[in-house]
This record gives sequence, structure tokens and C-alpha cells, in this order.
Amino acid sequence: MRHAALGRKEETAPQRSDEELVEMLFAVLTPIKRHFAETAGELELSPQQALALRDLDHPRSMRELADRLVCDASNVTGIVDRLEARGLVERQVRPEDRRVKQLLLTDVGRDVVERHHRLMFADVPLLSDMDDDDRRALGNLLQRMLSSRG
Amino acid sequence: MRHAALGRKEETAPQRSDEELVEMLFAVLTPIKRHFAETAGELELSPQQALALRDLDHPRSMRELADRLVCDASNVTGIVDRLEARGLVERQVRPEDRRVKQLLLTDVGRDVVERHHRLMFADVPLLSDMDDDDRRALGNLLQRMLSSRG
DNA sequence: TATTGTTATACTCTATAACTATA
DNA sequence: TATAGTTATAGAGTATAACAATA
Repeated sequence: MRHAALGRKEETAPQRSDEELVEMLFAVLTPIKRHFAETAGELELSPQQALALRDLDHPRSMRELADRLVCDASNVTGIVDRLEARGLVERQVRPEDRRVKQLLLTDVGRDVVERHHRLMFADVPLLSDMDDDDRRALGNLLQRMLSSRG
Repeated sequence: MRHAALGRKEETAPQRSDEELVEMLFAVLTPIKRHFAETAGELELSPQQALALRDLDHPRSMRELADRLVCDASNVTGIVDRLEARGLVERQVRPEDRRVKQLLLTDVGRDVVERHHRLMFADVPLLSDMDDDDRRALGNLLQRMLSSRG
């Protein structure tokens, strides 16, 4: 009863269960992820490859990239192999610790990242048409959800 | 300029770009999807298998299931093969059109779906701790986004 | 002819475990 | 010994194309 002032009718907003919210979040993300995959596909990138490239806006080790992609380090070997074979990424040994491979975007890689970004954000399904108030409100809610984590 | 009354300072809510909103939506969904995958894993289901089972709350053809999973029909053969091998799903020929395979949950399959649902919604990361006002507001926003599609 | 579902093929992603080279 | 990265392996998901059965 946080807002008794609203009265019994609860305005026009129904209460939402975890089930409903998860359902809607998945439904919203599905077309957005499809759009991400399709725009990556136009540049012949798999979704994981596009995510990896995006994460290399700063140089990172294989392990750091694995952590960011939330996958086992052994997977990153293959993902980076494929990106390196296309000249989008370079592996360099880090002199302070010769075990570590420093991953760097090449100029071509940086160009691909930028082209993907432009394709992706030229028009984002469900998002680009939102009005300013809703964008603000959604941003605040998501921010609050994210900052509620330990 | 929809709300001139707010004045120049725009309350405390910053405007949000598509980039920021996509970033935050992905960040919110990541732990939720991980939780979905982990709870499915406790029942030895892959995420796709868990989604397929959940979609079979009503009988569907292979093609309908493929449409719901947003993947090619040929993939569904393998997914359903694995579920059928474990006795969670049955294929039945539909008499009116003998080309169509009707997919039905078995009793065991239904039990697995219910157990996964309980594991999943016992506690949803980022979501279960939201207060009523935020749940309502988020539900409304997502609803509005979804209904804005053609 | 068109549609449903399957098979064949090939590639990507995924995790586990064993290995190497460094530290 | 511990860590960074690789390799080997196996399984699951993905798309394309060709095919059988049915409409």
C-alpha cells in the first residue's frame, strides 16, 4: 500500500508479475537482437563476432574479452581466429607478461565497427519511434534496475 | 517541446539515445537470460529446448514452432528429436493434413515445464526486487513499445 | 505446383579437459 | 604452483539446398 492516494482503481496501470515482465522484455529484445544480427550479417559478421569487435574499442587480452562475452576462454580463440583471418583484429604479445595476447583493432576492423554501428542505429525497432518522455522514463527504470545489483 | 512546463533543467532525468537504451536493455536482459539458461540447465535442457517446451503449452506443428523460435524449420527437427528422445514431446500426424506433425507435450514434458517455471520465477535477477510503482511503469512502457509495431 | 517436414552439409558457438609457455 | 592461451573433442544451434510425401 505505498500509494493509498491512488485509491482502489490503481489508475489505468495494472500490476505486473515477474512472468509478464520477463515475457515483455523478451518480446522487446527479440526484434532488437534480430536487427543487430541482420546488420552484422550485412558485413558478414556473426552476432558474437560483432559483439567481440565492439568490445575491442579498447585493447584487451583474450581473457578480458572472454569475460565480457560471458563465455569460456577457449571459445575466444576461435572467434578471434576468424576475425584475425579477415584482418579485422591483431594479436600482439604483451611485453610485460609474454603469456598475454593483446588484442587490437586494425584500421579495417575499426571501419567495420563504425559501419555496423551506423547500420544498427540508423533505425532500431521499437526504440527509434519512442517519444522523449518515454525514453527518459525507460532509461531511468533500466538504470535503477541495473544499479540495484550488489 | 512536448513539456515546456518542465523547464530547461528537464527534472533529474537525462535524455537517452538509442545507443544508451540498447546498451541498458542488453545489460538488463543478460543476467535474466543467464538465469533462464541456468535453471533450464538444472533440468538438463538447453535454452532453445526450454523455449520450445514452453511454446508447446498448446499443440503446434513443426512449422508453427519454427516461427515462434524464429529459426529455420530444419532446425526444429533436431530440437524436437532430442526432446522426443527424452519422452518430453510426441509427434502425431494430423489426420486432416497428413503432411503436418502435431507436437504434444507428454505428462513428463508438462512436469518439466512446470518445474522449470518454478525454478525460473522463484527469483528473477533485477526484477523480483522492483517495487510496485516501477513494475507498473516498466510494464506500461514495454506494452506501449510492443503495441507500436505494425 | 506448393507446402510440410526431413536429410545432408557446413559453419559457428559452447563447455570440458589436456596441453604449452610463461610467470 | 598458478595463469594465459591453445588444441582436441563433442554437442547444440544455425542456414541453405535437395528431397519425399502430401495437398
